[in-house]
Amino acid sequence: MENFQITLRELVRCYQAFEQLSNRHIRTMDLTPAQFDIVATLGNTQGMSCRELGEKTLITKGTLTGVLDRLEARDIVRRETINADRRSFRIFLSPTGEDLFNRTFNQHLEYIRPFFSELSAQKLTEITCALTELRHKFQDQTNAI
Amino acid sequence: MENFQITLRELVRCYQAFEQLSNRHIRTMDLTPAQFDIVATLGNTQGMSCRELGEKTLITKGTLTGVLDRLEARDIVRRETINADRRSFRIFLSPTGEDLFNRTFNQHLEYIRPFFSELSAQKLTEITCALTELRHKFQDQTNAI
DNA sequence: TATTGTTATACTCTATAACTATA
DNA sequence: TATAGTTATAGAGTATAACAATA
Repeated sequence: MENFQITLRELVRCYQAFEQLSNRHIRTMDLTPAQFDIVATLGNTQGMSCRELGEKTLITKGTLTGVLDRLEARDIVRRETINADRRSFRIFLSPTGEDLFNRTFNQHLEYIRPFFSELSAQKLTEITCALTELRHKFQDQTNAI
Repeated sequence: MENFQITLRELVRCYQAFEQLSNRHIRTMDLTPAQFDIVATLGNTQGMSCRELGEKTLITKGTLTGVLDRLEARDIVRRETINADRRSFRIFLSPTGEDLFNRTFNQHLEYIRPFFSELSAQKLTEITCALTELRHKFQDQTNAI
């Protein structure tokens, strides 16, 4: 097996191991992974358009409408028309949504933290740099067919 | 922001960047990501039980039945009763499935390869080791709440 | 003409729990 | 009693394309 395959497989296995424990925790907070992604992305911001939210979460616009509808029905996010462009909305967290963000996001980090506890600061930096470098490759459009 | 958060965010961003381009390609092969995962897991094996397949792909048994049903309907996988334990099946690729595996898996690797082309063997090894170490942390059950 | 977001369609995945058959 | 896998249920995400309103 070639080197890049081994790296790729390890990326997938590592992420999926994380995803499994992360999603299990997210479910206990009565959110789906996609919903948590939206709430986490909107947290500590002034809100953003659907287009921007879709770019950050990698959720396509058709799907996004449905996810936002369900969050709006629970008064977690709100849509507000903006004057600058009447095709667009500002999507932002309601007070309930901000509460949820503050509780769940920190709770989620505390849930995750122990898994990192034995890694030194230097090791963390190493891993981070490696991942950043790899991500830049994935996002380099000149590689895309 | 703490060190581990930065590393975590970079893991998520890196994987999602990969997942996006990977899934886009998988769709062009008329497979869903879950189906590709099954086919890739069964490729180059003698087949395995649902339990084992579920453990490897992280698909829960109820979901797995449906995914396998759809693959079996297209004659990509087959179920075969085994004598040793009549509750269980051997799930394996049909000849069509093996063809599909040989075509799509290699095709998928060729699609992915260019994204890694500028990373040296040493750099790949570094990234791989970092990811392995992190995965072991995630899989260390003593951290789980 | 291009862009923003919604609607419509059809399907797939998802978790969960109850169930059957076997061990 | 425990395990392997199916069935049933209800909901959520997914891609895609057509659409309306606006730029």
